[in-house]
Amino acid sequence: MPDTPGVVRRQTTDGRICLDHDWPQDARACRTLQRELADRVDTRHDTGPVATLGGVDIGFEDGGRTTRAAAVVLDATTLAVRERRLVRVPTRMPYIPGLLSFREIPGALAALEALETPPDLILVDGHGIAHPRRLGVATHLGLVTGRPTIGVAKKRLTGTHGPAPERRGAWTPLYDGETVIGAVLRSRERVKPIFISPGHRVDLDNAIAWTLQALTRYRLPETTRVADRLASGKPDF
DNA sequence: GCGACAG
DNA sequence: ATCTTGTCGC
Repeated sequence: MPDTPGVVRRQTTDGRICLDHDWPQDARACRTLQRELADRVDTRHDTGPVATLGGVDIGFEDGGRTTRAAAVVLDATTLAVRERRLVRVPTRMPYIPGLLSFREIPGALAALEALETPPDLILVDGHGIAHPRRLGVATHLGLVTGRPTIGVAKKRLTGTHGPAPERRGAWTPLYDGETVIGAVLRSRERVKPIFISPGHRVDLDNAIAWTLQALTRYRLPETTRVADRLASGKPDF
């Protein structure tokens, strides 16, 4: 959304206009901006028809100076890969716990815009609202693009929870006090659970449902697995 | 002051 | 995230 704080329009060499960012460089200001943005998060479930699922993941090279961003599109029903895109942009921010989105969104935005067709729902590598200020990278990216997003993280950032169920597909709530901010999901038996949380325009139940839909025999959903291999430059196709 | 801390 | 050897198991 062009009117979201921190988001600005940029013109490419061929005259096209696309979204760019202009975040504060100071951590203090970034946290203030996060609290501001958190009020704009759409907590309702408002995805349109979902025919395609997107995956976004970021990797680094040159000791972190260059950011590699991958965006992929899979068929929501068959999980067949429809499109894959990889872009490189200079890294502008270091990793600071709680401020991950400011480091990764620039690349994610560039990769998404390189796609021919934007996905209907995006699964992001990282948390959604399961964040100290409710603004994880998935939520932030959803706000910036205006698209529905889900956070799929491999580790907990904040919140408390009971023991994760053993059964595949079962989950236990992730709490911030009395509020449920996500789910600790057993995506595969005998393997560490993953953390699912609403990003933007998706509620927790649907976030879990779509994650399960994108899950096969592995710990992580296919969307993030495909994006992962692309971003980390592994042997793929 | 002491731990915790997505990717 | 990245670096980085061997090892356990299907």
